[in-house]
Amino acid sequence: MADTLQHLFSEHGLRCTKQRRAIYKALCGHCGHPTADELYQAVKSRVEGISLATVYNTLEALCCAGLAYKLSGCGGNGSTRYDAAGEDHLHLRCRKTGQVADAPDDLGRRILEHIPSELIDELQHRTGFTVSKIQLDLVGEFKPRKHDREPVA
Amino acid sequence: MADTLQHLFSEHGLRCTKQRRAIYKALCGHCGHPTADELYQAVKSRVEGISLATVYNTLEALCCAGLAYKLSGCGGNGSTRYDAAGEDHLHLRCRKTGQVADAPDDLGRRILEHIPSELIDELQHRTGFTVSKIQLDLVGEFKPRKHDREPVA
DNA sequence: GTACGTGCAAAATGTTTGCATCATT
DNA sequence: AATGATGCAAACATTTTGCACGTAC
Repeated sequence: MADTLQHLFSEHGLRCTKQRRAIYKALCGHCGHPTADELYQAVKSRVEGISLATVYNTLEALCCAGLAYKLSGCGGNGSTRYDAAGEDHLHLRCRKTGQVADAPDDLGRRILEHIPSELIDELQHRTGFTVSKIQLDLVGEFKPRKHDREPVA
Repeated sequence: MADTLQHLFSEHGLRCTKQRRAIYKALCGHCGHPTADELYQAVKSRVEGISLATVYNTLEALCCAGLAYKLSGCGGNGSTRYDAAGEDHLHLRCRKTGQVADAPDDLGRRILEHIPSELIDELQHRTGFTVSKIQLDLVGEFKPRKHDREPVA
């Protein structure tokens, strides 16, 4: 797989360093949506002396190359979260806690399937914007513990 | 409308101060997705002595109440952007610049209409997550100036 | 009158940058 | 050999917080 990575990186004009390999693997292997610091924690035991700045730099490079995405926003503590650029998937974002979870795969896929690609095409035509990824976030709450006073419409 | 705002705020358990009114109006009236500082600039001429901290506090309160949303992420310069919680709409997010634009209203609406609500319902059932807003972001680029080397699938 | 909001400034993040050194190509 | 990546630490920007005072309820 190191071989594949080598290839993948050079395809996108990126040098293949052990730091980048480790960061990219950690990003792909992570079950959630790690922050830069979480990736740093994950990687620093495997790559001696790696620095947080390198993690940021690498993530920036990966995002530029289209191999990763920033999710940020999220509202929680204010740190940006990253996502390996796999297939499109669907996030559940808790407005209160900033927590981000993935929707069950099958459901996410079924929902995304319903987005008509001809409308996306029309949009690309009309706006001159090239869509490379669809990111559907459902914003809401995980535990509606009490209804408080939210008739919310 | 001040009256309506009064009402709206108290519905959500928020006190109605002139600062909050001004910030909320500026947020609704803004044609893009302002940052906290942009809102501060916009209101400080109308509300004497208002402070940036109040803008942040108010935005936090509005988000908590569900009257506004954080967009952040965006990648650009790193400041969070906010969005009045109007109807769901669709953002175009440039991966390179962090720029965020709204899709043309009609297209956005048509695309969102195609998301089957029974799937959303099923998801709410299965995950215990309460969806209050659907946010669809199309990530890509505004000016595909050159194809570089992105066969991107 | 009381609880909550405000303003100010300081503190706490989170992220970026400059520069010398090192590794990949 | 040359270009680009790394590590470190300092610089930067953004966001949060503590406290005294003011204001909406």
